[in-house]
Amino acid sequence: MPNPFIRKLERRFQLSEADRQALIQASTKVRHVPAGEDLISEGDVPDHVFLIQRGFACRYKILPNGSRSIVAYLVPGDMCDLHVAILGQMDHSIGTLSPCDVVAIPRETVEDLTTNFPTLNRAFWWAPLVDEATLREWLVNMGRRPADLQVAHILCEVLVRLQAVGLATENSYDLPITQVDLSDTAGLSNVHVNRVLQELRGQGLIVTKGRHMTIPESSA
Amino acid sequence: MPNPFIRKLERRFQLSEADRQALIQASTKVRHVPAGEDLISEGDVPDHVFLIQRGFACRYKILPNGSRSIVAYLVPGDMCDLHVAILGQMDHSIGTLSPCDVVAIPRETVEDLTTNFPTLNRAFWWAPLVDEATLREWLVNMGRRPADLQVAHILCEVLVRLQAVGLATENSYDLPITQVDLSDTAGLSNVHVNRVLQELRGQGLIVTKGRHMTIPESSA
DNA sequence: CGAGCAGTTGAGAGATGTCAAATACAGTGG
DNA sequence: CCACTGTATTTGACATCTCTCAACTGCTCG
Repeated sequence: MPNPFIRKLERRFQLSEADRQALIQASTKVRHVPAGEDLISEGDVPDHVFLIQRGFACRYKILPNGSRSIVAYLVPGDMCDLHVAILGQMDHSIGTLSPCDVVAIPRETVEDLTTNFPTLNRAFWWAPLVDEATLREWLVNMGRRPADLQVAHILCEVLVRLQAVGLATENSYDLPITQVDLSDTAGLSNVHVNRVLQELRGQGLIVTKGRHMTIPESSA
Repeated sequence: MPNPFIRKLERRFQLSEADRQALIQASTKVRHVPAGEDLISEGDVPDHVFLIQRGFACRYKILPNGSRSIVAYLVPGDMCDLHVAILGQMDHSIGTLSPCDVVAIPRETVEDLTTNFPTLNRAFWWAPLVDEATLREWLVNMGRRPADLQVAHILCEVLVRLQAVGLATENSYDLPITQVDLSDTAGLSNVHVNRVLQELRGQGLIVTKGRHMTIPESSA
């Protein structure tokens, strides 16, 4: 399977063979990380960027009262902290939600890529802008939609994002996260998320078989 | 009063006199905009960036059911859409919440500034990263805090941001927006926001006199 | 003075949270 | 292969937060 990051970029940018080779060379050192581990913690000043190759990770914050708020998903092909250097330290943590394969690319390598490969440079600036747009969408979702639509929206977004890297069929994918993760994402209680999922299942809007999620209507 | 944008940047970057002059020259053409007008609409491909000099504006989206979700405030010194060009079209609208003084800087001017003034270039990439961090903070706020803390958080954030541009005292500022605006920000009903504000007033956490907001504890 | 918008109040409905327990499931060691 | 353990999911009952609707007040501006 091709590198999901390359696959994602190629949907939008015309990569040269040299671009591709440079990216592949930069992502040779894959690390396995079990679920529930932090890749980066709030306050860190990371000296490399992470590229998710397999599995789900997330950006999150822990509140004083102990509850967790997930503010973004990182799925295969997503890169994190490209530009933290400009901001200083991390304002949030990044942790795995499922077992992940992760590539850590040293900062110098990133700088090398942005300097010598103009298309990659553009791509590296583009990605966080997409992240930001997603963040806005989540904010709308959380603020102004009832729980059922909100959860449905998240599930659909994941479908589209996984399709972009070839990890979903036309209407289904593997969702390797728990209902608790989902509830920390939606800002709902896990109990309520459970009931919403049952409701969605009851309406035939989603079909789940273990960790496999199917969204029949999505093809319509 | 100095340009609030310059003031904001100088808190973090060492601007040369040339930097300052370039910014001032770029911001001569001020436009007055009444409250409730769109500066940019969703779907636009703007050919200039806006710089807010006075007043409050916001990024927002309208949902199919007609409700509005405010996903960011733009206060004096804030710049919008620096990098939309990379993303394509706007995924949201920008509108005024109060009467505003706005500077529209043509894209070529921006490119000129980023090319010829390295410090400004860095600053222009820094600003949207701060916006993104704020967005994450809002998401946490909305997802995992009860209504009273949520509203309090918003009010405190505005204090800090206005202080950064010299538009607030140590614990007070003018808040030129309505309770409806606040509720579209917090994802609450206007009625509930009203009650929360009364509650905060009752506890002495905020003191309002017309549009003037004082947060006594903030000095503590 | 009147119109219109912002703010306020009350009552009742509905959505979501909390708590506590029961069930299903997956991985582990015997 | 099976019991065992810990986690994930599900269920029920109840509390509470927040919303909706509708009316009323007060302020600002023409």
